[in-house]
Amino acid sequence: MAPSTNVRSLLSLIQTSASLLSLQTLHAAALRHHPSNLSFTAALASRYSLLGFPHLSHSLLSTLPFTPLPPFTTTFSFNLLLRAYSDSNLHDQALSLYSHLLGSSPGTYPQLEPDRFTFPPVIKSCGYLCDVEAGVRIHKDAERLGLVGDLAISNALVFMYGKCGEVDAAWKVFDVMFERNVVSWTAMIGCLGRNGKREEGFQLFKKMVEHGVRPNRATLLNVIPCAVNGEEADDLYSFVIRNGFQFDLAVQNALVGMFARCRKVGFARQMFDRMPVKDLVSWSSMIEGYGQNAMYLEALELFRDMRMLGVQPDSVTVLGVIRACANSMLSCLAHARFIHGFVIRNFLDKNLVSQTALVDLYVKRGSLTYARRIFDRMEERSLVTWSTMISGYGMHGRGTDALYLFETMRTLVRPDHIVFVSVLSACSHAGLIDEGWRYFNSMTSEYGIMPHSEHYACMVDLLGRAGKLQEAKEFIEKMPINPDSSVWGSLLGACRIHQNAKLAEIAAKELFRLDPTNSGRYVLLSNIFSSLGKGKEADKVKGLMRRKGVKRNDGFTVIEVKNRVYKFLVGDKTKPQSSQIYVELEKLMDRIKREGYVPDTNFALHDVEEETKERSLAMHSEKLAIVFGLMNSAPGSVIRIHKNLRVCGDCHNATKYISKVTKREIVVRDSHRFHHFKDDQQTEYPQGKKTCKLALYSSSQTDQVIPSNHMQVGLNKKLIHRY
DNA sequence: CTAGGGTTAG
Repeated sequence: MAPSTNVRSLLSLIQTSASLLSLQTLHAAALRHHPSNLSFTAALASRYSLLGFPHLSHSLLSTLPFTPLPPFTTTFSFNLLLRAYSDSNLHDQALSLYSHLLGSSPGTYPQLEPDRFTFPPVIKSCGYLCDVEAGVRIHKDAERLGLVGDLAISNALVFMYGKCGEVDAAWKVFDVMFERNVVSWTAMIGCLGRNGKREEGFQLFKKMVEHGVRPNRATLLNVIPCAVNGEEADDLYSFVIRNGFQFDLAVQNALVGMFARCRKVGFARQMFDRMPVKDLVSWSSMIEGYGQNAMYLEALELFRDMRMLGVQPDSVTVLGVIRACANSMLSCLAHARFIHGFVIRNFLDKNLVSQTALVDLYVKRGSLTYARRIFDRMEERSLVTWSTMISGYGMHGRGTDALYLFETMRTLVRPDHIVFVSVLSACSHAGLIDEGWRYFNSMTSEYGIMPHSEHYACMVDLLGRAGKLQEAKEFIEKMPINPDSSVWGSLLGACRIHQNAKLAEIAAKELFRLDPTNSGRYVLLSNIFSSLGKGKEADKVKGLMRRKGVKRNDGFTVIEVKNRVYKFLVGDKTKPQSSQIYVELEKLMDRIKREGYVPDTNFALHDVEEETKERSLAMHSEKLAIVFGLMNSAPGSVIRIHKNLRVCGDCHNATKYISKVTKREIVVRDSHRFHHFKDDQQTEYPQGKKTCKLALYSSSQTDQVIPSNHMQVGLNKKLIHRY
């Protein structure tokens, strides 16, 4: 018999074959010389999968009779088949096959003993299924057989625990490993990166290099997502180049994501543009990268470019697009509906993640009605879904609806700590103090969830808004964990509402230490001082801000009128109708003053005369946008504006009166929530029958440049030209 | 015969 037809050597040829053609040749040889040998079927299936032909592997495996089980004669052939299932992503089958040998149905193969080769594939399958219970059970099986010291088994365990989010369990295995190779380190780094412990992952990578272990492609793919700042990104990038991994598509995709995450979007885009071959992950990563950097228009434009090239998006791609649309300042409800339609037409709305993202989209675009409709039609809901809908009600000031939904939820599933953030923030938006306390206390007493900083921040906000500043401060002092900037930020915000400079200073001192680059807090403190007539102190804060190089965020408001988006700055005079706007504004201010509106000059600049203050208040971007909207929209239609920062207190009050005297519903979205004004009561967004044409935008920094057919493929010749 | 991979809603 020629060496290549001997069982042993033919098997090893199969396992090392590098091309489909050579594998098929070996497949034929196996069939001729060893028909119906199970080992060959299994080895061939594994190899087909690993070479990227899972369908061939699946059809081969489907020829096997699974019940009654294939007639194994040796553990060896059993292991091969187990691995074939695992390699082919047929993890359920792998687990079920294993359970016939050990576990749930022992004794099916009494003559077979599992060995060290049995465990790695089946443990890996538990990881892919995120089935930690099965993983732990099989871990114990391996322990019982005295196999846990085995390198490959330990590596598989680290991987499995990492996939299941059990970081501590992974560490426990990793720490006691008798010997480690590059796979062990890589699995542990991947575990940390996947579970939000990026710094630790990066540190472990450095430690690995110090230990003289040479990283490979898989290591890079795991450590690149760990980089969080420009320095780490540059380090890894030069490492990639030095080791020649820069031509690998997966590595390139990871790098695009990394540079975007590390605030080097321009670099990410350069990298993306230079990629000779792009796959869906490349497009998704770049779109998502723009989203992470609040460059939503760029994200939407890139999506359009992608479609123009005929690339068909998947659910991950549209997720980035949905998010960009949800968060963009220059996007509207019509736009959301267009994207929703796109998702449906392309059958991408079938999965839980997409549906939840759509709920979030409608909440953020102002329509609780649409959001709730999708929510109600969902067949399954995750904790994220519940939390999105609950905080959606909260954002719109509908605290009671939020709590009602939560009560429904808790009869069905066990809430997690993030759902409680949604519940508590809904209480704070609606001023439901007693309920807030009750839910806050129930976290520990009923659910055993330790409150995090965000929960404390909600409670401080709730107490602070109600004017219970002292109580809020004592609450912070009694916290069993260190308060973070969100907690002190809530207190500072409350100090602004209730004009308390003493507590504000205490809060600000902590804030400037914990989060020195957040410009809003400096502005807040300085405003508190100046509205109390403490000009000197206010100037000191401004000086501090300058010294630290913190840039103030300019406030602006956008409004959509007839498919164009207009952006207003304070005292904006750049609009074609600007002079009319100011005339109308003055008339309107007089009108609402007769109704009882009193300008609150607390919110004006403070080193000027009362009358000047009043005039500067009237020039706030919110008011300009509303007047512009009133001038350019049909009577009775809803005015919607969107401000990048929190809406100013005087504008909030003025809007109430404007809504009343003009009998117009006004919806204000700011950086935190929605404010609904209708007659002077808060209302829900009504379900409009009005259809507006789709508007998409140019990323022009100015305003009013919004071709309405932007999204439609083929209409923008300039962009086609680029390719 | 063992092994590792990128994008994913609050």
